Amino acid sequence: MHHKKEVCVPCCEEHEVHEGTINERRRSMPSAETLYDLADFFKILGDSTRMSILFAIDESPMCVCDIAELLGMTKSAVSHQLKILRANDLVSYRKSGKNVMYSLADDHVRDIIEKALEHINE
Amino acid sequence: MHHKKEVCVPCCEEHEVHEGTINERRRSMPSAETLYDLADFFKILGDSTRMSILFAIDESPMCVCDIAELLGMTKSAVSHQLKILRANDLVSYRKSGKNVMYSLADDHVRDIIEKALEHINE
DNA sequence: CGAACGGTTGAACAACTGTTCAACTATAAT
DNA sequence: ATTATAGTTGAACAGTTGTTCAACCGTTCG
Repeated sequence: MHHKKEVCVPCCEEHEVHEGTINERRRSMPSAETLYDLADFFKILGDSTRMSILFAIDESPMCVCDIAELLGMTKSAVSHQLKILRANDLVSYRKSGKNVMYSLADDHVRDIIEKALEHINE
Repeated sequence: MHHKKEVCVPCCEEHEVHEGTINERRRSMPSAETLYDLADFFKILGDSTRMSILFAIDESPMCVCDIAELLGMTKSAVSHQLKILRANDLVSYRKSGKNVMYSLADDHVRDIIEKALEHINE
């Protein structure tokens, strides 16, 4: 009996058809770095606290303390999240007396959230 | 000495100005459910493996096995992520002989990723 | 000054998430 | 029918992430 004596390659590697598809994709894929950056960006939007903060300061600036009151959270928790939003340039801030006023840094973000809302309510 | 004898309210509560701002926001905020849905949607996009998969099947359908080969991952890991993408209607699939071909379910997602890419390359 | 308040920070803890591993199903080929 | 391959699944483990807590800094105001 002449079983297969071909080496058992990991997966699909012997299918020339798929082989071609894979190489084609490999060329058209974004760089690993871009993929990471993209995922990291969405990761920041992927938390309901941060999403709430973004909506809170959407229309006009708010201080940490008021955001905390609005969301029913501690100032600390809010500040931690604001730090992340700040580090990724999603919000900007400005000192005003004793308070620090936060606002949306970018109209781009508004657009993306808008589009996601459409998707959800398809 | 006549220290303050006002009760110490949690935070900012005595500032009528801020008080007004908070109530105004409270009315204009999306529902808690919407905020959760929105965050959950972005959470799915917030993983580089899933992001890679979406780009892999962007132009034409691919089987699990080839996606795994392309990304240098095990079929299992890819399948687990595809399950998540499937559960959230980001991909659709169709059996083709021994293979299961996955493709993008929605043009909406393409738009959102496109916009995010613009943001990243600001 | 010194107390009070707004805000930030780091460590610690709990909850969650992604990959691995092994077992399993189903289809295709010999 | 038997074997190999494509794919799925659940449990387990490690890594990550968000909130809490306590301590801290800087301003403001009495």
